[in-house]
Amino acid sequence: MSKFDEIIKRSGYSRATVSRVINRSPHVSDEARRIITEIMNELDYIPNRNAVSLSTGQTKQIGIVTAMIDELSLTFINQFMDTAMDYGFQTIVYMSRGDQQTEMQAFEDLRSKRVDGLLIVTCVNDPHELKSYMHYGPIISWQRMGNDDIPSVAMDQAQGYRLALEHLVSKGYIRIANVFGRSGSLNTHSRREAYEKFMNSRGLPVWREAYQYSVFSSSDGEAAFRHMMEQGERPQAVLCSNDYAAIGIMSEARRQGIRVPEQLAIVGFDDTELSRVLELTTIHNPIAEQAKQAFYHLWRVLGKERLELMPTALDYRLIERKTT
Amino acid sequence: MSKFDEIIKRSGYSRATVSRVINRSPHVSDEARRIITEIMNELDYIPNRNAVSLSTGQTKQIGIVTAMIDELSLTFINQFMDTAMDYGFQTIVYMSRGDQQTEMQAFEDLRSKRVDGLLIVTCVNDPHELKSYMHYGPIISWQRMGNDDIPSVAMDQAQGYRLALEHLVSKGYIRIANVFGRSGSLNTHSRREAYEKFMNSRGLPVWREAYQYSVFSSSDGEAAFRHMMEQGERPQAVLCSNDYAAIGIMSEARRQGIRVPEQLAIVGFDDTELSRVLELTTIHNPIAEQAKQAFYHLWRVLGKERLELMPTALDYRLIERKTT
DNA sequence: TTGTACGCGTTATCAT
DNA sequence: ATGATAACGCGTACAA
Repeated sequence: MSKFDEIIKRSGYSRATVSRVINRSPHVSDEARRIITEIMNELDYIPNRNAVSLSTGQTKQIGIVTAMIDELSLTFINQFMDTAMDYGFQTIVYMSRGDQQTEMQAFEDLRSKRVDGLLIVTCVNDPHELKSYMHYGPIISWQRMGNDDIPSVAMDQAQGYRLALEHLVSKGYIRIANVFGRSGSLNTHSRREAYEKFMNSRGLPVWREAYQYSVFSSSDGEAAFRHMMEQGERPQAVLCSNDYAAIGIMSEARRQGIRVPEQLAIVGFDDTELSRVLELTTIHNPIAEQAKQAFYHLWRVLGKERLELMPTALDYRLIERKTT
Repeated sequence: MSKFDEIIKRSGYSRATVSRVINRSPHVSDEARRIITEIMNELDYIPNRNAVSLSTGQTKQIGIVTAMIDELSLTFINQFMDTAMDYGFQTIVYMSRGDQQTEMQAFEDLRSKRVDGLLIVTCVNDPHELKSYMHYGPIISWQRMGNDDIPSVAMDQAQGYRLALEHLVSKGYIRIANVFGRSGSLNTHSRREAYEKFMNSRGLPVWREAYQYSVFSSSDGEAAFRHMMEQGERPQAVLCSNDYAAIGIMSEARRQGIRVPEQLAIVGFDDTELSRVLELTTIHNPIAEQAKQAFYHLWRVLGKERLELMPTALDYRLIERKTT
């Protein structure tokens, strides 16, 4: 006999009334509540979540899919967790470590009703394959994925990029080297386009030869800068796709005796903790706000509210520090 | 009607036979298997895990409790995940971010049968309170917790510490400064004791004035070294409780123009990736092996096999590089 | 406010 | 090899 039945038996009340007490329904007499609560405590009772989930069809649990947890994704994840908790949802992390099969576990768990919804922070499986899983429950992604089959809270990074360009040009930096991330990514495409359009609109030369790709970490940044130095024509400024790359460039430049910002301006992206410490000019990326929106998206869908992709009212912001 | 029932209806077979096919029981005719499998595919069927768990009383899921995920814990977690997967167990991460209530979620999930067992990587709740949760399922910890109420796969760090001391003294370094982590921790106690006993056994002076505590990160290491320099008598060697601290000390020493290892020897602890890159002499910590043992512990208990704390046959190893 | 009766989706124990 | 039937632990219309 389960503890639940034991409570029913000892209290003399029915299954429904016991259930009401457990779920804090107001339609219970004080006496019933008192008696049943007491027995619950005696028995060290706690509901079996599998049974609850089976019965209600909900787990109140949201899975977070990510390959790794670094500083940037952590900002996002933390805010998401807090928001989810505010709404009574648990979060569990599916850390794939870049392994496709491990990652699929999360999606299969959505399918088999282990989680109510999924937040994709990083994803290594093909978005097109994943698309079909949206059928089993709401999925939201941080970054845009492929053909937008899966909705995301991503913002167009071109907006932030233009801010940086505006800033650099207004300060007189014309020969700007662009340092990108993944060469085929939507963000890179968007940034590159923003740069070219901007330069054209100002009648300034577009410096395609200086494009560099796959610069993610600070050591990538160091290598990238060394590469620049070997190319003859030096940039007046470097615009990076993330703060780490910028930090690598900054330290390598200084190591080579180049003064920042007098001889070289550097602009990062994201406004991470580290950029603050190292006084790097950067673009503030409203990550926390995006995380909130990500949860709201899932929540609305779970609540069966009709929902179109919400209007993103978030903005990038230039943070001027000591590298420009 | 559930898909399960739909399969029963369409195939004409019974509930039991369908279940057998799902669970790959050999006691099914080929024909039955073929027919039922086909219908399962048509229906895009997948078992509801809540129902399965409710029925079997097992989730085949293990929770990993941790405050944060850094390089060191990641080594441990990765190996644990791989091992668990080999044995057919899923793992999910409960990232508490240092919040007690958030962390309790994991323990309550053990209690409410959401996970079969728990691995504690980092823990912010009182071990004494947590002890009672062992009643609901197996719990294993990486580090030792309090009075060993909760079993752990931790090794006595004194063993590794002695290795380092032996090495330093054999190289002629006598005036050794000890840099510890949390002052009240079992590890710190064990290290300090190892140091004092070792020095006494060699008839060498014990240098208590040079003890430093709460040195965790590389910036802590920098500060610690600056502090040493202000104290007059300089150490010949510094022995650290982790590689990061050692790296901080190394960089600060070099910044001050002190040559390593000629004027100052430095030994780290853990043998992290970074220590390899920076050529730091350190103690290899068999973390991956500990992770395996952690899983085996849970697995044996879950399998109802009788189990005493397994004999730890793991060993520390000195890795000599360029800082001694 | 309380109780009855059924459903949630699956496994497991018997028989046959 | 297959099939009834009973768990598993709980929520919830609906009725009282």
